[in-house]
Amino acid sequence: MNETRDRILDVALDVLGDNPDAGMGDIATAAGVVRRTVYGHFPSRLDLVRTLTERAVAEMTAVLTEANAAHADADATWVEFIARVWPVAHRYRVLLALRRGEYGEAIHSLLGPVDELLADLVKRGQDRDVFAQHLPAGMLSQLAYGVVFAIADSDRSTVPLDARAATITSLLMLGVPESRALALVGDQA
Amino acid sequence: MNETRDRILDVALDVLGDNPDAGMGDIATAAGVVRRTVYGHFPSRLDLVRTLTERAVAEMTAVLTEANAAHADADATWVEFIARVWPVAHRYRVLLALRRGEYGEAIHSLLGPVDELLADLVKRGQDRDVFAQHLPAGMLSQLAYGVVFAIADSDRSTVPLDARAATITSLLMLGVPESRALALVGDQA
DNA sequence: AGTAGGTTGCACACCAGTGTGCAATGAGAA
DNA sequence: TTCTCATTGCACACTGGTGTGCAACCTACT
Repeated sequence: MNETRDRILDVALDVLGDNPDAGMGDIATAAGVVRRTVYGHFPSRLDLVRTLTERAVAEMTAVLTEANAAHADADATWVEFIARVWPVAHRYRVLLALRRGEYGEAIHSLLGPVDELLADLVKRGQDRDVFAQHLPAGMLSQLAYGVVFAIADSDRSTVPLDARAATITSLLMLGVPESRALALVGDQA
Repeated sequence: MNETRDRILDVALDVLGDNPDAGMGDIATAAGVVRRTVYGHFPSRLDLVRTLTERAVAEMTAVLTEANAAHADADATWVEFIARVWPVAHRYRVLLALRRGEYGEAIHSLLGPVDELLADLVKRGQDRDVFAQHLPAGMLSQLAYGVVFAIADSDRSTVPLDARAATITSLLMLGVPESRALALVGDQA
């Protein structure tokens, strides 16, 4: 019975990923269902987006706490995190675009916990001089994983290749020296 | 006679900067004019956006060629460029948001020349081992100045402070070592 | 006074998307 | 077979934005 609902959610992620401005009709059609049916499961577009966001938050916090538990050094943890979060970021790339505009506030509030975890990680790295301190932890973490999302977003074909590039780039902007960054990603390639 | 037109353009930059989804009506009101008048100067919303973009391109290419002419090293040129382009990026921050969505294609095509200049600069840096080579020049340049715009965008009050942070961050992700980056921005602070 | 041009204030047509109501259908479970 | 429930196919109301047409207006300049 949840079968249709799940399919709608999956397809919505796809469709919105290609075009964040796609309407309920487009999503319905792509899911092989009528628009009215979508409204049967999600009373409003906002409900759909919110559900999608909740999914993303759940997956990302899971990944993030996992990565946090495993390692000691902040930079290694970051690498671990990006590696695991990459497919997720790619799937939910739509949220990057949707964060601005109508649903921005709703999404932002749901993403709050993730942002905090991320900021904590960066802060930890800054405190131990693993990460640079030219920006406050909150902003730096936003930019760093914003870049990861941006690369995941720009990538519409070559998935596995650019995860490495995304990791390196984010490490660099966190202030990790290039040599160290290369060593870190080389470790687990 | 162009007075009204110019005011509309200036105000549009403001209004759209705050809310990229603002309508012609909002812009008109903010400019102290009636919606109909705006359509008198710009037959369509696209015309308005295009004009705005053309302005931005003109200013940015001017700044970029200036910076290119002045220095020899790619990283120093980059610093020079960011310093000069910062106020411009802040003014035209709306284009970052508008680049996705309806007018994306139009904006992107107009921005082409700027992208090329930027990519050339990064390429030059990569060829001389000043910049990292983990990403192709085209993409790296996009990300680096994307970050600058992102910081300019997130900044809604403290203007002069974060230009420095933006420069450092972009240098880092270009692969410039932190010590060198700090020296470069220290030079001209 | 007369004229030209930018501006105004409507009204209008139009479009795309959202969300709702309701009866009909169809397939699977009791 | 009968009951149930998701799905369907319309029709509908509503919203918010775009772009146009046109007469009136006001101001500056001649």
